[in-house]
Amino acid sequence: MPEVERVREVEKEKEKEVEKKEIEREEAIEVCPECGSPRIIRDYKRGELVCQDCGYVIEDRYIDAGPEWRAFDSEQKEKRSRVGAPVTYTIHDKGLSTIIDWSNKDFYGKSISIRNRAQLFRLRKWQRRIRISNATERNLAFALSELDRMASALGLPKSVRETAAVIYRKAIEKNLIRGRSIEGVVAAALYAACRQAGVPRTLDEIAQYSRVDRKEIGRTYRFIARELGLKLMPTSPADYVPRFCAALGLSGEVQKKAIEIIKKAEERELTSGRGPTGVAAAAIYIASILCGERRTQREVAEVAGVTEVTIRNRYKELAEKLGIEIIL
DNA sequence: AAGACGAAAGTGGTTGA
DNA sequence: TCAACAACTTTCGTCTT
Repeated sequence: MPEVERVREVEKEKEKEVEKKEIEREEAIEVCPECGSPRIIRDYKRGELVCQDCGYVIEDRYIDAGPEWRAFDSEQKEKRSRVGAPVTYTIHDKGLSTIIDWSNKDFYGKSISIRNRAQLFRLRKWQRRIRISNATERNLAFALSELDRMASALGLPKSVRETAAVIYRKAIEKNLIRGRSIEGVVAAALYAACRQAGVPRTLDEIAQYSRVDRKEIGRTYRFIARELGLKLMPTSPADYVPRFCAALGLSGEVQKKAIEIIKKAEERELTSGRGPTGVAAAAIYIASILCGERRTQREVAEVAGVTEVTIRNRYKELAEKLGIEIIL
């Protein structure tokens, strides 16, 4: 019945939840792309993600995004917590600021005397001024808010935004913005981040929510990708499949089939030189027919952002070369 | 009437001299 | 820098369901 007991209970519950989430996070790591083994370990010393079975290095610049939970004494061990929000690259000062709050209350909830209020007021004023002090910071703050706006409009996850923000910061460091519009670089960074994360958006989609046209974004993207040495493979059509299928309301079965078709096509070099969206659209079209969830060419073309003619060309090519019979 | 098909002409981007 | 070129789009008429 004492209050303290109940508080302890609640805290224990919370801790259990945290642990559960941690385990989930551990298990969420993919399988090895080389041998398919799910036994992947993190080599913290080298910062690598390594397959335990074949030794394949999946990611060589692995960064531990979790809080650093080294405990130096038993109290810390129990608490396992740190103060403040996690560091983020999507806020111009990396979210590190502690701000002086506007309520004129002190730590104990008592109101502050009139004389001290004046001082606090001045402190707040200067904090505001220092936070965004010069032109560079103002630009960065603007760029990052723009980035956030676009990412929200495109429905991109937080991880992609972080990546994009990191790319943008690198671009600034290397003085790549000079002579280019901030918006253009932001859009390009976002595009690059999407591709890196394997959730590609087309240039058209990005351009739709940006004030810069597609051509400009493409140019800027190529430029910064070259200058920053971003290793970006050409996009696989398979990366588009989940999103297009979802937009068409197709089942997982169709998705699987479509990806299967794309894999076969890639083996026979049917995808090189072709627009990935077109190939993805054709594969989905075929898969939808094979699985009895037929969508019209028009519908598929709509979500994939290509024309029906392209789908026709691609799907005839695929059907012929892969020997897939289509009964209508 | 809607969807699928194919031909023909036009467009934007890459490549090689 | 320019022409050649392949992929892709637009447009339109015809055929199928």
